[in-house]
Amino acid sequence: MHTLRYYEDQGLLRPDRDVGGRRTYRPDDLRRLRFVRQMRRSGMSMQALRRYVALSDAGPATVPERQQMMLDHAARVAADMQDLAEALATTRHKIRTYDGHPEP
Amino acid sequence: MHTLRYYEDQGLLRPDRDVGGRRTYRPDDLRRLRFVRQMRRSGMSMQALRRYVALSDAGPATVPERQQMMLDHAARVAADMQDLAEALATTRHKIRTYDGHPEP
DNA sequence: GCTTGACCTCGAGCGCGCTCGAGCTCCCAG
DNA sequence: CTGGGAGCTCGAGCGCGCTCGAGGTCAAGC
Repeated sequence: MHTLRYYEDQGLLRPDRDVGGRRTYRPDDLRRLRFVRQMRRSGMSMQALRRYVALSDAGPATVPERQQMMLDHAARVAADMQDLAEALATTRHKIRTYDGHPEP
Repeated sequence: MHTLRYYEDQGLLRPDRDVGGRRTYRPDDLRRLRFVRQMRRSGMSMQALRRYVALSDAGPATVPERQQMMLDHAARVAADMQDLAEALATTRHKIRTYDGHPEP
């Protein structure tokens, strides 16, 4: 709940309000939220996400920049996956060798 | 440099000192450092890393716990890779469709 | 002997992304 | 009509992992 409000503060979401001022998350909001979460999980910064969402809200003229952002992000994610893969190999090596004591 | 000292503070490294009190990183230290960096990059917390290194320094009796830690970490890393893979798919989808404007 | 510059210690500060709590408001069940 | 519980706002606070700077020390080159 607090996080949802925080995201809204940050301009990432803009749920409607009901008569009593309470937020109502429509399917679109939920989709956007899922996207935001996914980008966050994959290491996109709030700053970048704010920019991206702002561009999205600004209309089709911003497509090229958004596309560039996605390209950049894809590259970073791919690199991160590489890192993870290597770490996984190391980790599994340690597991396999029952951890060769002296050095970690 | 500052980070190396920080890691040392945290008990992750213990380089020798020369006569003048300056740190000298031996091959073992460098190997440990590389390991630490790899674990950090793959999302292991400083806390966990401190524990792991302490166990390593405590001798072979701690192998089972270290092994368990590596198993846990491997699982988390695998899950993270899954997340990244999904995010990459989403991202590439956005790139491919030239970003279907309205919703981000 | 003297300068110079790298490295030392220690404590404070920072950027990020939430997370929390106090105090208020509003709807709705009974 | 009333009481209670969920949601609201706003500002402050937190945990993590560094990152920085001031001020001191020491070895090496001139």
